[in-house]
Amino acid sequence: MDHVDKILAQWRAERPDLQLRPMGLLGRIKRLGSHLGQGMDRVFTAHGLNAASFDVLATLRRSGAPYALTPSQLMDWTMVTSGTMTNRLDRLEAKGLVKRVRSEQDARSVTVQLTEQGLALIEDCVTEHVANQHRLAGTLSEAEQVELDRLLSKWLAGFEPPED
Amino acid sequence: MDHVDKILAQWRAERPDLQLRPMGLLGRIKRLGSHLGQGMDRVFTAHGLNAASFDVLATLRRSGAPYALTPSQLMDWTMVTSGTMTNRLDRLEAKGLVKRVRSEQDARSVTVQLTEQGLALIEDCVTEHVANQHRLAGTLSEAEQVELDRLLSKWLAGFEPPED
DNA sequence: CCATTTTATCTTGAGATCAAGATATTTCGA
DNA sequence: TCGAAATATCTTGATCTCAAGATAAAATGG
Repeated sequence: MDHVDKILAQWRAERPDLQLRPMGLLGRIKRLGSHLGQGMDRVFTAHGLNAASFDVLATLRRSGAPYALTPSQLMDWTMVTSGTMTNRLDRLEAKGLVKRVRSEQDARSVTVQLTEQGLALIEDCVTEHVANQHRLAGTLSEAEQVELDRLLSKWLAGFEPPED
Repeated sequence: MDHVDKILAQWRAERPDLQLRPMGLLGRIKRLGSHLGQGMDRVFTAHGLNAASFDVLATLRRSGAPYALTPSQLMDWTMVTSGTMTNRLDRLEAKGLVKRVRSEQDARSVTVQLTEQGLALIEDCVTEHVANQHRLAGTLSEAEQVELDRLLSKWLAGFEPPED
């Protein structure tokens, strides 16, 4: 009898006509996402970051040396709008974690690059982040994690037609 | 090769030392939650609502007649802070969907109740919402949905010790 | 070669959220 | 009883996000 079960029990009493299985499933996804987000935030804040700024720094880091992408490329990877990305970059730049470099080939374009300090920070933070994710997933056995990932991948494929 | 797989492939190339299985799992949960949220939003906006206001109205509706709870009870169900709930209630009250009634027993306290208009709206919206959830879950077979729900429940139990 | 369209980024304005603190009321303990 | 602690709600200030539009540069095509 977890929180979602209590919600379903109320609906069952009030609206017995409703088909509630998907509601339980979606409710648990949302709630689990919330708990996992909070769990990951603890590592981010310990490094002076949040999920948004971590997301940008990590995207630059995993793109490989020289750890530089345009704002448009960052928007594609992180799925946020241009206004959001401008705001994120302004804050990261103010903290000295990234720098903007105007492109020489295209005067409209800018390259966002990790600074030395930004690289050192994300390197540490990612290592801890991955260990933290391992801990957060530890409730499930390895076999259960594999099976869960399989089902999630299948569901996700309905929203993101796999390429390649 | 979905979006999450691409991220994992980049990390594998850049940081082969990292243990990436949990990252895939957590990434898919987050991404699926985002797609499902967008899918559900379409029904909410069609009724002039958003996820936040739907959440409040639905909580009042499933609590049963007379469809009235205190702000504190609503905060417990919806897991938002007091400031957020005050803001949500202000907007719903301005739209005439709920009304605040001062308690007679406790002068600190307020009861938030669905108006006739609020009840009619949430009744329609919930019916459509459940049908929409059924559609959103339709990528998976019933057996897969049951198995997925089982794994999610187990994982969630690690964060929300089941009561009752 | 120039007008139009497209591309890349930034700006603006509004809404949602939270943490921290303010206010008013009730409860509790000496 | 009365002062302190707890409770219930609201306020404030900051951040994050998005949609829509502004700005500037590059590409296109007649």
